[in-house]
Amino acid sequence: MEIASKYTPADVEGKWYQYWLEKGFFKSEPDEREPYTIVIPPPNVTGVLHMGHMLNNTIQDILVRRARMQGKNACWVPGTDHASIATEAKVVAKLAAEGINKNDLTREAFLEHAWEWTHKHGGIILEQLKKLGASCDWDRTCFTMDEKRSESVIKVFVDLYNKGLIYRGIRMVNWDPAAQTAISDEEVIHKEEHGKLYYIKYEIVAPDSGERAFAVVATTRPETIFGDVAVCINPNDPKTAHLKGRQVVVPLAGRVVPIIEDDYVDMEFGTGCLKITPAHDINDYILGEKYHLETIDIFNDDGTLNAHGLQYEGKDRFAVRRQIEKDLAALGLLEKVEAYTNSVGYSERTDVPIEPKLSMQWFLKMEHLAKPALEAVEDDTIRFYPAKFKNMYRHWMENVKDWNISRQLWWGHRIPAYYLPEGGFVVAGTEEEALRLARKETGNEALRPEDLRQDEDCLDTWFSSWLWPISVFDGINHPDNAEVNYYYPTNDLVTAPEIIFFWVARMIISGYEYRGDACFRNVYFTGIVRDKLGRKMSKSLGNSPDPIELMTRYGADGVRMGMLLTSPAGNDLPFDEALCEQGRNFNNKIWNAFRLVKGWTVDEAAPQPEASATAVKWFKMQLDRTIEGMDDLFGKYRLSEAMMAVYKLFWDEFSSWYLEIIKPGYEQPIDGATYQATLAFFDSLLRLLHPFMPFITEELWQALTPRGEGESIMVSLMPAVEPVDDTYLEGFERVKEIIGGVRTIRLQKNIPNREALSLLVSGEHDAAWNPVIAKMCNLETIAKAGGKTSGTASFLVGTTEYAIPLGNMIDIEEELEKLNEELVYVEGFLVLVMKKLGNERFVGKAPAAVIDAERKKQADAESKINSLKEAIAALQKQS
RNA sequence: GGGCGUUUAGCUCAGCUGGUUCAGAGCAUCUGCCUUACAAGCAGAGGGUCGGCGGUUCGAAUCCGUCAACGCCCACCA
Repeated sequence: MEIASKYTPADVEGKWYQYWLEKGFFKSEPDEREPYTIVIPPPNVTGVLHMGHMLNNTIQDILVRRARMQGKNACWVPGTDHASIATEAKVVAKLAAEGINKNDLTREAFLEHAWEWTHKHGGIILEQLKKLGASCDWDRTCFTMDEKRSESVIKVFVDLYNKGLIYRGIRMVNWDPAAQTAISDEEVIHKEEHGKLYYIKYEIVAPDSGERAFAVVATTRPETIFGDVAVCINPNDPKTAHLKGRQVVVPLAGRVVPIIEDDYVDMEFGTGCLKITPAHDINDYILGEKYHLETIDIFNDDGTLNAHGLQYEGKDRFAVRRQIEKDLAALGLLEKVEAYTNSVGYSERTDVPIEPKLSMQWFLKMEHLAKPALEAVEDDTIRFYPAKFKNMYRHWMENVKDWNISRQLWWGHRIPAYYLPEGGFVVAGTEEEALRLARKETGNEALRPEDLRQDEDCLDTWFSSWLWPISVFDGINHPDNAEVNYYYPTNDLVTAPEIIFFWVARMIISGYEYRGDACFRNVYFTGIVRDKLGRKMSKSLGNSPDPIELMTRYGADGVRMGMLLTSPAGNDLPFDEALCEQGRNFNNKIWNAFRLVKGWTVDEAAPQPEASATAVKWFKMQLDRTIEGMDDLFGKYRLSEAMMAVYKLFWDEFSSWYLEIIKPGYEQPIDGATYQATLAFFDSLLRLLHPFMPFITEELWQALTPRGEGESIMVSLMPAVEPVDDTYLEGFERVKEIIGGVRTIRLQKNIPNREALSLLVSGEHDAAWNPVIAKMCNLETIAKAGGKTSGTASFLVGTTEYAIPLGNMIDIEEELEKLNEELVYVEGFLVLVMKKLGNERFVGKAPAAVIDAERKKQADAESKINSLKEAIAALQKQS
């Protein structure tokens, strides 16, 4: 049989993926089996696969494939997210490159461009997921803006509005001047920034002394003085007491504003004077409300100053800041400028500093909705892996604020609110319904559709994704349909901790609101994929390898394994291509073990050698023991460890021990019994490996024995286990030590393996293992030591001494030195044990089992010392 | 400013309710091997006073206190 010595993934991956698709193995329909469901965290529709997706989807595929092989009805629902801001930004940029300004387009024309872009780039990422073997039910692919999902979103909005949970109001929001939309608190990233603190002089009106006097205000944002409506001092501050009841002039603006008093002002900070700009600072806004101050909005939506900025009108906020510094200085109104570090909020999407801005927005009341969602995680109805994220979740949920769900964008679900000609609005799922409501509300039956004006804003992207586990089964539109009743609640969610608030928490909330039940049972939080230097992988740093390219070099299975080798749940993953290399090497190892086994000729009539019979008996137990261990690890979502367990099982136990023991001599046939057992083991191993490495396992499973039409490892069942005899497994561990001891001697004495040796045993030894030991070490005989041995090299396993007669090959001095070294060590150990046993407080207080263990140590050590002394004496006799 | 977490071999991490799975695994390193499955391999070996200090205990990587470094989340004092 001719099989290449290296595995070539490219030859098999596409072939088997196609096969799985054709046979419909990924498909799921409700039936009487237990369901196992995962909904994919929908990637941005126009996104491309990055390492984070790679990790996340590999984990999901492992879970889904394993569940399928446990006989469950496994369903992994794929889909994409319309990603409102991100996609709109891309389309705007693309149009700009073509010389088209978004503002010159109608909403309809812009959406046409956006859809065109979506159709062109959408779905690329799903095709990429196929390359890594993702076993999604592609027939179920959803998009957050497809018809059913859009209908769901609108339905939920109307419902929540009718429940009184959605309201509209003017609030201070985080304004993104680049995207020109409000964003939620969660989309603001605070960064430490080295800026300046400006001390600006506000002239006091009609000072007592008659000479010019000033109140000095410290600010980091001098450009906002045009929005100043007061200066605030702390009523208890002696430093500023002389300002009480006065008025000051806002520099440059020339407006006169009052001095107000509030103990919000920190007496220690700056000058004790705080300028109040209610339109552009949340704290000022609160004070403004408290004292009924005017608000002066000085910015345009794009971050330039408006008419309130006087001569600075039309200039960008940061340009104005630099200019004002100069102008104030020229007027002698700038007392000083200090270096100052403060934190500035940036837009997550566009990475520009956000501007606090008052505007009319839609909000969802969260407090009431959050309650059942908080409880579900607290009482472990929904479990987090790792559990440490419970703390984060609790903290957010207990302090949850109303959610700003409106965005000043076009790409998204348009808010279904319709304004009436005489003011006021109605909220309805359709224009017809809106018209009906409007007529009813106004009593004006003559109202026509064109009299209503729909709200221009659209909804936050997360307002559609929070319904995902329900909406993908159309459970919002049809709450009682068979699909949602069967698949919901889903089982596992695999996602990144970064979106625990954006998405996970809100999904849990909507799950309870719309299904009265958890949306999933377990959440597995993956870490962030970082480069070797610990930096987050990102496009701008250019430190992220292209997953597709990695897969062509290492194979999808190799990369999957590389992703998993160092990714315990919740821990960051310092990615290194060497991990993929290790994955590829493992593929090759499996491949070559297969070559070996399939290369044998079989003699069904040949008797089974004793060593082989022993090996079969042992490996069956070792296999079952490992399967038990893997089950336990999967139960705890310790996937990396589960994979390591099967990795070691295959490489060490199966390849290095089992196969080496049963391997027939050169050009010798193997007996039928051992061969059949080996094929069965290989089959089991492939099945255990399949969820991790789907392609190579299918390739080899198909070739292992003849398979029927339409068979596949991916729809086979995981191997079942039988009870394991621990002492037998322990016995084999001793055998490994004995074999290791002989190998070490061969290495040290430079004795080639083809030269047969003898082994002499003194002490306890189970002869049942002898055939295995003899075969692995090329021993002619294994016998009890008679005492008249001369020139042996020896080693201890437990308290048993094993010796190999080497005649005059032995260096007695060297051997003596080695034995004496060990003697000293064991004697030292005995002293420690005796000291412990001699300690009355230990013997008096420690539990009996511990004391017994110490006694056993004592007995073993004494026995070892005797063996060593005898060996030394024997050697000395010879010299 | 508040909270959470981490610190064990060169790297990435296991070590549950204190005592033979207690100092471990994988990778990397070193030595010897082109042995007819695999040099992307085989066989061996070395390597850590378990972040520092103090305490509880007969006994501490494990429990308590404290300090330090790093990371994350929340808040946002101009």
